[in-house]
Amino acid sequence: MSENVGRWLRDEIENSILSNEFSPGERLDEMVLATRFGVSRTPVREALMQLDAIGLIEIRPRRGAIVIDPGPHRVYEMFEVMAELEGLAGSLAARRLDKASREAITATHSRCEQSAAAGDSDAYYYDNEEFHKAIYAAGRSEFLEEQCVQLHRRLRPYRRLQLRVRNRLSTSFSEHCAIVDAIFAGNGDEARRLLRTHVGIQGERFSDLVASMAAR
Amino acid sequence: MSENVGRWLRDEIENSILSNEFSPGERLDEMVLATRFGVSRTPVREALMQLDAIGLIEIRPRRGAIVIDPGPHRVYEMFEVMAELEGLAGSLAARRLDKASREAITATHSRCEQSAAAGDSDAYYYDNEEFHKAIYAAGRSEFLEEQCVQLHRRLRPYRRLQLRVRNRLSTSFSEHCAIVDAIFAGNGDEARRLLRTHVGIQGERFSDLVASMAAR
DNA sequence: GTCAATGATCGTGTATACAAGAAGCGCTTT
DNA sequence: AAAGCGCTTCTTGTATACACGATCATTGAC
Repeated sequence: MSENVGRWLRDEIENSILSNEFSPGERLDEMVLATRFGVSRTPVREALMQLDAIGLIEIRPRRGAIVIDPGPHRVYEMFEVMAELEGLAGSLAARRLDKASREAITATHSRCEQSAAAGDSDAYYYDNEEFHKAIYAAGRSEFLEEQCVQLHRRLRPYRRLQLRVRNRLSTSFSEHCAIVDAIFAGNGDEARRLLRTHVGIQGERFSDLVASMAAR
Repeated sequence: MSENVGRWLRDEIENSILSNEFSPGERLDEMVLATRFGVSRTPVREALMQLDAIGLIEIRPRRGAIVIDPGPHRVYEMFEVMAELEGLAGSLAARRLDKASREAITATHSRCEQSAAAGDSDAYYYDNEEFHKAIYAAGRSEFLEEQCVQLHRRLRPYRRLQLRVRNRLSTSFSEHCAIVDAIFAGNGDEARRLLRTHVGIQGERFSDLVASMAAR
């Protein structure tokens, strides 16, 4: 538990939303949350205000808070922006790569390789996250890194759905290989291009996403 | 005044920060703000929590809130990300341009022309903002538009400093012309490239920024 | 039978009260 | 005189109380 209850609650509720424990459209009752976490309404409200500011929930005056439902189209738009930011991170990483970052990328990359070879999509899901974070960090732009991590978090539930698609694991990993090569070769433009297509959702992958979102 | 005091206060304090009325590093006393705006501490705290979530201030537990000082390097990073997002917006605008967006861009663009011709940097500052917003909107990606507007807001004080640099007005406007041409020609890649360099801070413009920030 | 209006109830918005921690100041001691 | 320790005071963190608005149900009229 963090040093102040409000921040702890924010993380707690945020996780509950991102792990789909609170579904989109669901109403978040302040009193229910307060008793559930054993605190008063005050820190609950503070947590909700923050989540509203971040854009995870919407507080309608005098009508309570509801979890925002992005909808397939908006999720697509978020992936589109994510692709752009990752592309930038990749190009910066290729330019600014140092020893520590190189080792971090190599390490997470080989962990992805193992998970992919084992066909363990849960493990790959986690390792993939670490791999991408290693690239953000290698870009050496704190602000960009924060933006990437934040958006990455918000897209987490949808990325999980995507990995279930047939052959996605091996496809994803071979794309990683090319990305690593480009970054290590110092080829920023190529790294940018590869990451954009790797992260973006084009063609049939969009209908896959829509289908899996509708299935819930 | 908005329907709820907390949100109103958030906007009010946010504006005060962005217009440099509260300087970076300054401590925001809850009680002072409360009496200043004639409300109790509760809505003030809610506003501060939101600003903390957005990243404009930092609330250190039991030690109060301070306005975050990005520092020149971080501001540079923010411009870098802004350039990338604007580039994406421009390329989307070129692809998806419709009649209404085309007219909006034309209208704001010609207003920029007038301000630039008049040498009125305050008017240009405002018209420029509208011009860029017209491009965001033309991209037809709600999420991207929101991200752009938000980052644009945060960079506002620094952009203002930049316009003071000699000849920046006419340079900026001629860049606008090329951007408009590319978008209207449906040339997404060119629009992206031009916007990236237009928004980004390269070479001597970075030292200009640092110098003007240090001057305050 | 259906629609509208009014009242009751529930939940949010704001204020205030109380508790706990941090910073500053003064006193004492070396 | 300087440094360290302790106390006081001020500010933040959380709880609770109260007020206002919204929603829902019930009743009456058409």
